[in-house]
Amino acid sequence: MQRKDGGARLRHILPIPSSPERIAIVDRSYSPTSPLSAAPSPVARASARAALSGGEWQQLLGGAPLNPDELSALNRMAHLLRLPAGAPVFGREQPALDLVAVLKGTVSLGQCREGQDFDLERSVQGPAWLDLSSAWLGQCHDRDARCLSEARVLALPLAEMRALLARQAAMPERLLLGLARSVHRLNSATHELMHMDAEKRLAAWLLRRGEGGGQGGALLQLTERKRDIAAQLAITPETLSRMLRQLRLKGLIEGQGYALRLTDTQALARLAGE
Amino acid sequence: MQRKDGGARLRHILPIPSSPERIAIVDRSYSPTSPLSAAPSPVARASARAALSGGEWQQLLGGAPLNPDELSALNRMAHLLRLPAGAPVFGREQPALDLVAVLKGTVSLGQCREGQDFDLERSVQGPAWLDLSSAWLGQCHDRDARCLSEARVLALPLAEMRALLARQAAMPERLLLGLARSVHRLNSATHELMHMDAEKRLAAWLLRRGEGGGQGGALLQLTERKRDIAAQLAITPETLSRMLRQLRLKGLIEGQGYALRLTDTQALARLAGE
DNA sequence: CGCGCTCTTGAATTCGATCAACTATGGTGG
DNA sequence: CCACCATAGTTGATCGAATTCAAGAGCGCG
Repeated sequence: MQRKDGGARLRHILPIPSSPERIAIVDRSYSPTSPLSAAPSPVARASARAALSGGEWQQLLGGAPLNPDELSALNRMAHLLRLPAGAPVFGREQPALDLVAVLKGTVSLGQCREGQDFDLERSVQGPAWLDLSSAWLGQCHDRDARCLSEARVLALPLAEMRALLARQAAMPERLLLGLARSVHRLNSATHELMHMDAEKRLAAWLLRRGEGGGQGGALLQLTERKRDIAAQLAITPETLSRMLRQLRLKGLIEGQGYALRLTDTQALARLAGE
Repeated sequence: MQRKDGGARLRHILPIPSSPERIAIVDRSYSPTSPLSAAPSPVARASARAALSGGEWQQLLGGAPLNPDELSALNRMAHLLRLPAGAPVFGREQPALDLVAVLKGTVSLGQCREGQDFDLERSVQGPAWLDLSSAWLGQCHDRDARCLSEARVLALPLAEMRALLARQAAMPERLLLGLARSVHRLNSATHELMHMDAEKRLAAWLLRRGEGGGQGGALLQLTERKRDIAAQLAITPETLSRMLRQLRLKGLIEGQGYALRLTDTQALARLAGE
């Protein structure tokens, strides 16, 4: 069958994370010698206090332009971390003392199951907040987080953030906005899981991913393993494979392996259900 | 079969919302003469400015005790609404100008599907925030909201809330806390939908609901229709019925109809998966 | 009384998971 | 260089969970 090998053959041509990094994800899991997993608050401990550019802060915090005092205070409190692919960021048994964000790269949230793979639930692509909520509740992070790719991760100690919050009038709203966005995203996620079948969810996912594409049909480079995509869609890799084949047969998408084109975005949107 | 009628016979004995209210939910849906559905921002418009007690505000906002200035400002801006069962609170096409909370009663979030029932997604029992996130994003409410029971609903105009937020140092954290709790709840919801089957979700739901119960086995009065419970669990009423029978046969629960007892909460917890 | 509603039960069906091949690729070590 | 192995992905066969469809019972109401 000629389709069978097409996907895999294209694989190593694409500018996606090469295999060594991926293998590292497995190799480093639950490794007792991992430099971060032993520390009580790894993010804050092993970090360097490198300054961020104003633009990076603005991307993350949004709202009104940041003033010099805010910038210097943020840079003073920030703990910046450069992590290799597969490195743990925080664990779900760990008290959340920081607001955590991803600046660059992709970090996945899920659970480490004993003996098995990492059980991915959703993934966050920088720049974006990774866990803005747990710290306020004085709880533990509710998920394990680990890098899917090399990543720059940022931690803001809650105590110091509180001080800045009181001093700078514009800061509260920036954080409220970030949390509101999280709520919005999670709302759509639960909605999709409750009311849409696997095919609809995949169609919606493809449309979200392919947004940058031109009019002739959005190009779409998959940057993660298909099994990770499947995990986010709450389906098995086998089902994802079959669904993609179905969509290909129906003429809604083209391409093989990790390079796709959405040839009929309107039909996809219709399939996803308005 | 002797089990068949047991549930329904007990029905009218229980102190649950009587049928007229329930029928009202259906009767009033999409009624063009409903007093609220026509107004552009119904919550804010048809409301009375009755003052709330300090305790009620505290329950909702949490955090440090509210000072007199905060209380008076809140009471000044608050729009209070007393709604009958079945009344719409807001629609998902409606710009969100207020932070909305339920003080008393139960309000459901979901979607009105044309011609059919209200498609319930989750329900909020007062006192709790109903939609604390949409207004910050300048978007529409992402769901339709309508009263499941008679309810007291509260709307705080965002513009005025912003002013209070700037003036009172403790207010930002109260709202951040509320949003963080929403994120937490939604996180568990997606987790359950992704990883737990119907039986597990039901067991978890029963345990959450039965918490008040004594040691001999938590008593549990269902206050909503079973089809609404099923909707929240993302299963069909038929499946819920079968699951309850299964649990009864396994000896994990007792009782029929709307009055249940969790006879083996430990086994339920085990079934729900640690 | 019939009508409309809710809940329950059974049978048939469907969607997606599981299990088991098989292919392709890359890395390792002889 | 090649054999060997691990991993990712695809495909097919089968199984199972939950939906859908259909029917019936109990209850309240006009």
